[in-house]
Amino acid sequence: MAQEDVHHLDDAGLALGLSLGGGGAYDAARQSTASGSRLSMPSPRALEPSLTLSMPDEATATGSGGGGGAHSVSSLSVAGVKRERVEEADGERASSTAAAARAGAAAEDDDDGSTRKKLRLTKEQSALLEDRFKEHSTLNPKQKVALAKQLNLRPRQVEVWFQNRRARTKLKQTEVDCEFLKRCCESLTEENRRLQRELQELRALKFAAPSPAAAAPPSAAAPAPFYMQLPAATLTICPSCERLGGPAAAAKAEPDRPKPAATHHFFNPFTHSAAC
DNA sequence: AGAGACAGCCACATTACATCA
DNA sequence: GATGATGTAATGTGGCTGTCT
Repeated sequence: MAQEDVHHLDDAGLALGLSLGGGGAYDAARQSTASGSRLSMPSPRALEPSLTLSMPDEATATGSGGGGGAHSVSSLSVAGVKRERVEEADGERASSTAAAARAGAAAEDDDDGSTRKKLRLTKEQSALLEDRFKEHSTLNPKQKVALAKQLNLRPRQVEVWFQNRRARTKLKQTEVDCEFLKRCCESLTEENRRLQRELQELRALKFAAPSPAAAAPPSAAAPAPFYMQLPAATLTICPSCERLGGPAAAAKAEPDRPKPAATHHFFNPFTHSAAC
């Protein structure tokens, strides 16, 4: 399928939802959210059951991420509280698995907490994260904790890195897709122009050499098929079934059937497929 | 079995900081 | 050194699924 050819991102299976009818039930459910434009990807939880435990401790965990730092601490929203809980759990896991984690990156934000310090990952950290991302664009909790330990980061930082990385990948793919669609549009426009010219030439030929039927009195002449009166752009030959597309053809094929708005055969020149 | 609460994860938008030209 | 652009870590928000009660 062209959809797969075009929209596959990488081995992680990220896909841009530009096509209609794609995706499974889970994606469909996710895409039906209020935002509408949200693009989705399969949830790792469908494959990896959560193994994390929430522990009510860790308010003392330092760092901009753990506890949300100066900003999220002040949050009174439900989601903010929720996130704080998540981070508390993360921080606790980090403290239980790697005491050195806080001595590492987290120890960098050792000021009064009034400003948000931004960690710059080292080349080694970035490289390892990239490697892991190439393997899987999502992490299960165990992998997250292990990777955080390996990188001397907090699990929350690893999680955030993966989130941001997925967003960057998606953005890049969107740009690629936009460029592709632009080229498709240009190609189609050019093809349309060519066909219009061709049609004009054929019409000129037809009138230059009138057929016997054309010479007959107008009253006796059989009316031209409806599709002959249509602009050329509305006529399409379906390469699969070799039938003429367009509303008239659809009406002729199934005269008793109610006519939906788009029953004609749509030929996609890029996929070389027809929706028959 | 169905409902509600909750935890965990996600996408997405945005902010804020670090770096570079 | 100041400044704007850019990259990206971090934060906030809302939605979904799975689990538990």
